[in-house]
Amino acid sequence: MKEGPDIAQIGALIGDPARANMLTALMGGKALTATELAAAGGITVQTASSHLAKLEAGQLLAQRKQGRHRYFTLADDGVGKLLESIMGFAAGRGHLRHRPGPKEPALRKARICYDHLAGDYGVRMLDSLVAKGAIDVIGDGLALTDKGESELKCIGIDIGDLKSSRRPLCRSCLDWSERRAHLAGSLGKALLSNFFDKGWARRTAESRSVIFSPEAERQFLMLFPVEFAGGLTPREGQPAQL
Amino acid sequence: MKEGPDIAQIGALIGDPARANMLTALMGGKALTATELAAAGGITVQTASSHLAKLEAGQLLAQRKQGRHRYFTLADDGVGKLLESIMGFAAGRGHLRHRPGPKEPALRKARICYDHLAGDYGVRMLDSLVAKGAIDVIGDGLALTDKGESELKCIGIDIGDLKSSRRPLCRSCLDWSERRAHLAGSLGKALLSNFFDKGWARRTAESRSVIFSPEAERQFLMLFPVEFAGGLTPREGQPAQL
DNA sequence: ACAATGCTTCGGTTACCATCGAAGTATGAA
DNA sequence: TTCATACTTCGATGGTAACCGAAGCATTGT
Repeated sequence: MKEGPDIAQIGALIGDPARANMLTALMGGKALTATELAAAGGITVQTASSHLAKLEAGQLLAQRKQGRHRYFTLADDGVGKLLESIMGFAAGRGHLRHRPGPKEPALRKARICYDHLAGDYGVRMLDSLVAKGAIDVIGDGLALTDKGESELKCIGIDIGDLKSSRRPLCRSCLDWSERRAHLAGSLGKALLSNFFDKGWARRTAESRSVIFSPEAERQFLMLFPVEFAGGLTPREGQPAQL
Repeated sequence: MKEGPDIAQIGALIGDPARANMLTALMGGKALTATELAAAGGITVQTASSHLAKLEAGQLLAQRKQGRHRYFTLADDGVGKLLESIMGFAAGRGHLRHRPGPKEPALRKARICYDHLAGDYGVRMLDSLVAKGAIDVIGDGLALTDKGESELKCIGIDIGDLKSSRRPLCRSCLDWSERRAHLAGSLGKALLSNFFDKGWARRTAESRSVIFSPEAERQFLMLFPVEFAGGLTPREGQPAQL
């Protein structure tokens, strides 16, 4: 009975609400201090410190000392990937902590999923890239086409750099709010950075939501049109499902 | 702070050792009774009953009454997929419950991963299919080629039936013992059933390991050769990594 | 009708762990 | 040096949940 990986250990690490909240906060991609994470978890710093030590021992978190601050991040993108998949799973069966809240619409519209764009905008972007033949959907995987590569170069993204990395270029990631796939992988990361660099969007202070400026929003929607146009939100036809 | 899916809930469900053991046992693909699961979890039936109720409420398990037995299975292959990914993650950071045990070699050699073949043989099969051009690796996805489709027809697997399903044909699944990918998805399932149907292999009573008969083993190794031959276990070159 | 099997419910016990106050360490600022 | 900030460690507390014995249903067999 004692064969195989110890899923209970990491399940237990994620299973505590305070720890789960802290991990979720770190899905924003930013490094956060222990004090900030305590606030995110709704607990005191002492308790947070204990939790953080456990998460670090379990190799879910990495820390970096800087002066008298201690910055925590997810240990690597394997952790982000794991949390993504659990979120997708949980959302798929309605395990939502539905405290609707005022910030939620913004979060559903566009948010950071560890290092790439998620939410309605994230899903729309992938749908559009697939529709215009920049990305092929193969099984459950995604592949950048030659056409896509040249198009992205126009936007200012050089694929060459990314290709050399060991990390996959395109990955599909199940979006918990839209229940459809959006684009992850190093390309997903590059696109989001590109939006930040161009000043199209900014991350908010303590939330994972991404705010587009009104003009940038127009440009985004033009750059990533959807075929059965007419508004953004409800779309029929399911490219790149699950 | 209260936005998004409740990952803590499902983390907590998986986080209990007894529950984790029961879920792992169900990764064997067979439906098991409450009594069998109690044994798998190392607890009494009363306790198991309580755990099973929780897992069912959390939609991780489904049950089917049959006479005075109650058969439990994973609720759907989303659950299997989730457990797979957690296992892969846990194994990747050495979170093993290393009680080596006598059955472990068999488990590492060939075992059931929910509904498809895993372990050394599973990895070898995928490697071989990729090497002979039956399956293409695209990003992190897998795609069956035309050549692969016709080859599989010779073995006795009709892809037509599988294609109509909504479930992806090929999926790559990270193998926790080999730390490499093996073939999942409906094709992975079909191949394993095929081995069972042909009498090449059988599942063991209470373990997830798969036993090949000596002659079948020879045929399997011939059917799925590896390029840098010379034995089965240590292979160089990394087709289909991660 | 009666016994046997499979499972659930109830009640009480136990053990663990999340939590916080208070005190201790480290870094930086005045 | 002294104070302030950021964080950790220690110790005590409390609540929760895992656990099992015993009893209660349900189904099957004789």
